[in-house]
Amino acid sequence: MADEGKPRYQTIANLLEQELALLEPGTQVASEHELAKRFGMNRLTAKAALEELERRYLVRRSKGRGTYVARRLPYVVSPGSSPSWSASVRTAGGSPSIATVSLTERPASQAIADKLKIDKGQRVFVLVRRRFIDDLIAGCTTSYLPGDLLPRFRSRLSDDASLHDVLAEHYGIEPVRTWAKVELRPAPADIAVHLELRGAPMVHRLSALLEDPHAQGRVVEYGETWLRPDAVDLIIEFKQSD
Amino acid sequence: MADEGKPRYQTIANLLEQELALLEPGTQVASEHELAKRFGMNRLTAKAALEELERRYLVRRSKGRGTYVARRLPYVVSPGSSPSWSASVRTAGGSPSIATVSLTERPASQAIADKLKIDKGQRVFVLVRRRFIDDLIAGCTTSYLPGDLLPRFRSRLSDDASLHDVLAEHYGIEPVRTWAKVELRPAPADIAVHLELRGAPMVHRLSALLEDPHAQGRVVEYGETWLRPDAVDLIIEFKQSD
DNA sequence: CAGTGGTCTAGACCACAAG
DNA sequence: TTGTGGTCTAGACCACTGT
Repeated sequence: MADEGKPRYQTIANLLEQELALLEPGTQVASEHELAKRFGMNRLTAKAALEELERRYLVRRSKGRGTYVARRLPYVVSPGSSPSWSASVRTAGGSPSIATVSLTERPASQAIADKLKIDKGQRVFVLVRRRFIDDLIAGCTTSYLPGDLLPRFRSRLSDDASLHDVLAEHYGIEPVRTWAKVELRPAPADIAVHLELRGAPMVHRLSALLEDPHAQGRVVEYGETWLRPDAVDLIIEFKQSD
Repeated sequence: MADEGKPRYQTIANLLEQELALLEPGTQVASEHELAKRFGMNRLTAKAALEELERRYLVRRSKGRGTYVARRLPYVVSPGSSPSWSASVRTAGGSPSIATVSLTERPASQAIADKLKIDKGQRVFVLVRRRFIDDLIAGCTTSYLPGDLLPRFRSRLSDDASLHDVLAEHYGIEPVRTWAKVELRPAPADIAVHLELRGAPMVHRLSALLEDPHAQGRVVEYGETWLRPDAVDLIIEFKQSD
């Protein structure tokens, strides 16, 4: 392994990484105390090894619960790619779920109006949702949608529905991502809480516009999504033409 | 500050973050020992505070040297954006530099030939360079360029030259980014060494194709770049049309 | 050489989650 | 109540960097 000159905790982390590869995602990993006993070392050294695995996005840890094998699913964002979270996650082999935090209706601010190509003051739905993979929190989204496009939206959107499905079934809208911007940023305090992150680690910030190709350039949604990089392997790809 | 219930090292980190904001990038920060003395706490707690700042990309630390105020410069990647590292860094207010690690010439593998739209076995230049911001390592790139487009390339490329400048001055080529793919990945061991990273933290992996709009779709360069996320705030943006 | 961060030990108390 | 990880202390030795 060429782990000769390396620190103890790195060697242990490499060893554990091999062992982890054989386990199912979600399996509980040996605790700090167990590791310390197993390798005859101090608990802080065992902790350092587990933290190393956390930095590699191979495990997730939480206080009182333990350390578990993580799964990092690819999530591709490209012009024209399907904007559906559920579909993307399922394609990658995970089981997606969504929970609506809030749905409100309000007049558009200038900034939101610009994004949605509507007039300031027109009614917009503001939808906040949390996204899960295998029942683990993976991200959260604030969506802005033009009210006039979506009559009876509130009654048609159930708490755990895919927005994409609701748009397709009830409104015949098959939106496509026409603009996106991605950045790795320190999580704002409130987002860190939403995503169950301690401290202020880095989080993907994805802003995107969805348009319906059949609706003469109407913007269907402007969304701001925060994604945990340990849950989602965000891949952004674009071509200039075609 | 609402730092009431928070751990000591977080409170200290928040306090230091405010102090850091007043300092020039590159300034040395108080050492672990100094911090421990100043706040009457253990060195490990001081260390935890500095590591928290490192996680926030606000400082860079290295063994034997110390802890220094970091600067994270925005680096925008979008279709048609200038592919020049030097220009991008300068625009963001940093001083860019480049060091060539190696320049070799070899027949194209199938994979590289596909990218460059040439035949397998045709001669390609393979150029490995390291990129710096304010003399701090920020990334490294392996570039593949078709040999037939670049006669006398070796003598025209100096060690510290901007590839973009050489292409423009000597070959009249003004290439544009036509395809790009970005992902946050664990740094492979050799890349981690190149980028002076300890452990195996996450690194941006940017693959891109450059084409010259005046040269009938000839691919000028295929590049694979690894970027330190603490040095570069990578922003990817695309629109579907125009 | 002196100063830096990197690692490690042997303790301790705590908050949190789950049964 | 038990076990988990989170925090903190008081030491120690080491490797690396600069002078």
